[in-house]
Amino acid sequence: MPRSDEAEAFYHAVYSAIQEIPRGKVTTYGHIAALIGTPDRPRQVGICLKHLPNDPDAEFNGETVPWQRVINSKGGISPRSNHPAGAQTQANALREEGIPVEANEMGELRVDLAKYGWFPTQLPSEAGDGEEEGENGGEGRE
DNA sequence: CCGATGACAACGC
DNA sequence: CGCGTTGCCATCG
Repeated sequence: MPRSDEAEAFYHAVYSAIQEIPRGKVTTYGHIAALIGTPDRPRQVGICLKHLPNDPDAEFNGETVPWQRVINSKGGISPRSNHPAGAQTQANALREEGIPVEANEMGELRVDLAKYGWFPTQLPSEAGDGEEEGENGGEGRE
C-alpha cells in the first residue's frame, strides 16, 4: 500500500487509466504514464501494478483492473523479478481476450502492438509527427 | 535515515 | 539500426 496520499492518487490514476483499455487491446506503460499526466514516470506505472491489491473488496484489484493489457513499449511482456511465471500468466490472459501472444527464440512474450495497441489520446509527441510504438494499423473493433 | 532496486522509456554512440 | 547508459520516483532492506 502506498505510504503517501500523493502516491495513492498516482496509483488511482494509473488503475483508472488501465480500466479504460478496451478488451482485446493492449497499451504500454509509457502511454499510461502520459495519460495520467506523468509521461516521465513509466516505471512508477509498473510499480503500481506490482502493488496492485489482491483484496476482492478493494476498489482496485486484479479482477477490476485489466493489468494484463499493460505491456512495455517493445510490445513484449517483461519477466517480473519476483514472479517470473507471472509473464506467462499475463500472456495466457491476453490470449483469452483474443490477443495472440507468441514467444520468440529469446523466450520473450511478444504482442502485436501494431494491431492490438490502444493509443486513443493525442499526445504532444505524437500530435505532430513523433510516432512511437506503432499505430492502430488495422483498427478492428471492440 | 541512507542506499539499492525496479511489471520502463528515451537518449547516446 | 542495435546495444549501453541515465533518469525518474516509490518501495524495500
